[in-house]
Amino acid sequence: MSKFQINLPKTAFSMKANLPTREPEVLKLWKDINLYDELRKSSKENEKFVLHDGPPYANGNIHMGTAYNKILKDIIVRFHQMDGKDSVYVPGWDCHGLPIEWKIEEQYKKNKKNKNDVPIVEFRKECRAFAEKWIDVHKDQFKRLGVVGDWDNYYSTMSFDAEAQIVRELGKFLKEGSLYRGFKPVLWSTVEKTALADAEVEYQDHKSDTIYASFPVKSSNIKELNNTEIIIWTTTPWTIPANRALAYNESLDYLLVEINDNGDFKNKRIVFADALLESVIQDCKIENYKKIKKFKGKDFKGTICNHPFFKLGYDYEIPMLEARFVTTEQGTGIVHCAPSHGPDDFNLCINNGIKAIETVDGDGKYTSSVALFEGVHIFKSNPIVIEKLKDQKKLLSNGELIHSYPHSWRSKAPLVHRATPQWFISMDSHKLRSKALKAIDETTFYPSKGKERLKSMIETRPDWCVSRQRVWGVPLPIFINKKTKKILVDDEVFENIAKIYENEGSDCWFSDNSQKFLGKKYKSDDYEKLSDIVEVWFDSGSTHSFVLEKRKDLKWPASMYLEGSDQHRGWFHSSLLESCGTRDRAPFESILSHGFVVDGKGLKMSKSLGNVIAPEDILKKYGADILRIWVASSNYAEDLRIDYSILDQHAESYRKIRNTFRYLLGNLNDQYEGLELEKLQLNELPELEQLMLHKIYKLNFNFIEYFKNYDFHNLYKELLNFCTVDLSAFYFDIRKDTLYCDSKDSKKRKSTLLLLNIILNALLKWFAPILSFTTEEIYQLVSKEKKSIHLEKFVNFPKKFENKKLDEKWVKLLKIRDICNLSIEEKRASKEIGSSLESSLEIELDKESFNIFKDIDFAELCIASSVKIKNGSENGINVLTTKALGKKCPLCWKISQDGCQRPNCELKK
RNA sequence: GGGCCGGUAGCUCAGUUGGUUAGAGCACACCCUUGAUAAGGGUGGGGUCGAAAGUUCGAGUCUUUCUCGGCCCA
Repeated sequence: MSKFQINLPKTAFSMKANLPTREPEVLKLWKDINLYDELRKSSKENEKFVLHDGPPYANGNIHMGTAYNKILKDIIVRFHQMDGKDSVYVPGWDCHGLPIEWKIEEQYKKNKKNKNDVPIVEFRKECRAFAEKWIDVHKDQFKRLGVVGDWDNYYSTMSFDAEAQIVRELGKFLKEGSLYRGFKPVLWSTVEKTALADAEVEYQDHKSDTIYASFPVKSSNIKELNNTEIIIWTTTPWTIPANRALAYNESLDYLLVEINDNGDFKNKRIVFADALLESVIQDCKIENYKKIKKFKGKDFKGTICNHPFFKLGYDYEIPMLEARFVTTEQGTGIVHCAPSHGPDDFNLCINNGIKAIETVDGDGKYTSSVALFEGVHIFKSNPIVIEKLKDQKKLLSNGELIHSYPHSWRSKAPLVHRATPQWFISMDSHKLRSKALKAIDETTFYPSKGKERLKSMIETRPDWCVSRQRVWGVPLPIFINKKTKKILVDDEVFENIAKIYENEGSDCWFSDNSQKFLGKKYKSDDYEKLSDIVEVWFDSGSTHSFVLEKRKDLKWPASMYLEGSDQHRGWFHSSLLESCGTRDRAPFESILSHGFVVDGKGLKMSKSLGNVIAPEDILKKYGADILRIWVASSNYAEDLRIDYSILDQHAESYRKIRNTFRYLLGNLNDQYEGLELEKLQLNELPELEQLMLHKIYKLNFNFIEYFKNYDFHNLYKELLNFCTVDLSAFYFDIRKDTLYCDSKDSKKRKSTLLLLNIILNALLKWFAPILSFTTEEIYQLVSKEKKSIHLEKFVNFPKKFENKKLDEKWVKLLKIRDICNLSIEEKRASKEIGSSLESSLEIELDKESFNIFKDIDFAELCIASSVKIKNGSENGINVLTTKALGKKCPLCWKISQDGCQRPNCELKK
């Protein structure tokens, strides 16, 4: 028997992806062709899209969250590039700050080196080297994910340019006058005479003196409260001299109690929380008492007390303030507040117009602002306070308590909260808050709920504390006149400092003489040079100024900032404030915030739970494209779940997509032709092809909508469904007959190949931003044009592809096809037939359907050997399947009694 | 503890202004195919829509409470 002309698919595109080994080859290609430079060249004149990179901290290997963030950024950058923009991505790193200082100190500890023996400049050099090392590590890890960007010219907050510009930015706030000096409590060691960061604190048991002290009510809206005393409990009696307020919780119930025991409180009426009655009675050994009245905490509103040392020079008012942090866990349900000695106290007071002052100096001694106690060390003053309280008959009871208390990591000495001079940017003195709120309104948020989140934070936040008593950061460029105590504000000096930093970096602030920075205008002897550094959020909040504004290839404001939702409090927040303070508007046009990566059950990843997955492991097992599918298919508005079963599912989908490409390439024999879509004569194509063009048009329309809304998970889903439903199970399946069995000059076959070309082109471009590696692999196989798929643009599909009428018709047809499939399945289940080609169908249509569909080749549509259409039934559509009779054509496998109808077939009757 | 956000099939997601029997793809099961073959096709089983109460003729959708989870703050 002679060989039939049969056209089986043939392609060099393997079914097995082997991404972990293949992807590095693609990376090499991108490097060899200088993809980033080529992209810039190809879109030089185009409108810019600038996604400004939020700098990750240059410390430690990347985790899933970072990987997710970078891939999402890359997908968006690539989308805009293919959409015809000049989409520039410049990665950056955040380098200053405590965690790196901490790491270097740890190394010192290991090598038995003392930080204090090392000159600051040398220490800072080590910090810099440490950050540099991790930037290199990160760079490789990010590149491996497929992220395209200007890796050779990245930005960092520790570059000399950055440090110089940060000084200029601070200068603007100083000049304006919104940067001021205030006092704020920090954890302080009186032994080392230094502030400590949270990470330097360890908690140990400590024995504290406890007191129940009373504050006489001066005036109140509750008339029974006159001539009564409010009871507080504290474990730090030495803070009583610094008291400025009392705090209560409005949702608690309070009691007015009359004491009948002998002693200082005999016949006095005192107030504390109802829920703590038992413990107060017990602690203070009260035996005879009478409950007078019970009232709600909210009734305290407006109550003013006197200080227990009222007669000893403490003759100021002590307001009672509402605070949520007051609980009934311990004490009396009323908390004494010393704004200089506790963060809660500080915040509550500052929100009520009571500023903290310096009550204790660096050695731990009271300052002159504290009457009676000046010069006394706080750790020696508890007995004195207790004594004085007793004198004033304001001590209900005292005792001792062993509890967990903060200690210095280094000296093991107990720590205190101490108000220290700090530098703040005012939220309101120059309308920063209202400027920022306006800027938020002018920003587009994805998802939209981000707007409210940022807004509510800005509405309520206190002034921005920008100073830190640390060394690894940009020094605050502040000189204070020794005589007048005024801050030196002079643009010439700020610019001089900036110029110096541009040349040699900011290390010299710590080593060189002040005169170098002051220039000739001022004498160094007249000024005190500050040694504080600026907090790192100001660094990263200024990236827009030293990256977006300074680089010619970028633009200000950025098109988009994209980070995890925690950055509403972080980078979004600080960038907004910095920019509104200096430029009256946000440095971004839009903000996209994404959720957090959690495990498959929705729990956060942690070592103790053992549910951590490293990006590296995923790359080794699946490859970056699978990870990129995970990113594209997940909904960033919520938390992002990942585990190996989820990745397995995505790997399955990937195979489906890959095989869709493989079918296309196989039937095209890896020969891709670019087509001028506008010139296509649609009416010369079979209806099925016209329908597919319509589907492509419609999909592309949705694709654009999804992309414009950054709705990638729906976009990906629709692409995947197109591959499985419209192509694999429908068009490809039906057209196998034509592709394999028609002669090469058959018009129908040519039409099909035409469609395959169009589909391949469309799919490659649609998928390119997501499956960056795989689409490149295919592109390299078939393209004769550009160097990379990523230099291509999205396809413009002509409006004439749209054919709604045809679509409606085929929706009905596909319903009939479904009925046919059910009928075939029945016979298959009963083992009468196997393949659908063994079936012969008799389709009974109602009149209306018959008139529309009588010319449709249902045998082709249902992949059956023959179909008879009957007219007339009134009760819907009925299909009868029987086993096809006759011989099986060795070419097209159809069974018939009349022989094969194909001109190229030898099986005749 | 407080603020904000979320919980729809095993998984990733749809679900319009409250309105028939809650959908898709994947996964799974069974069958077919062996000319996309570590592929492909067909059919099917999976959901008390986190829980409870309420509003309503009617609730996945609105209200309240609870619960679980996430982020931020304390």
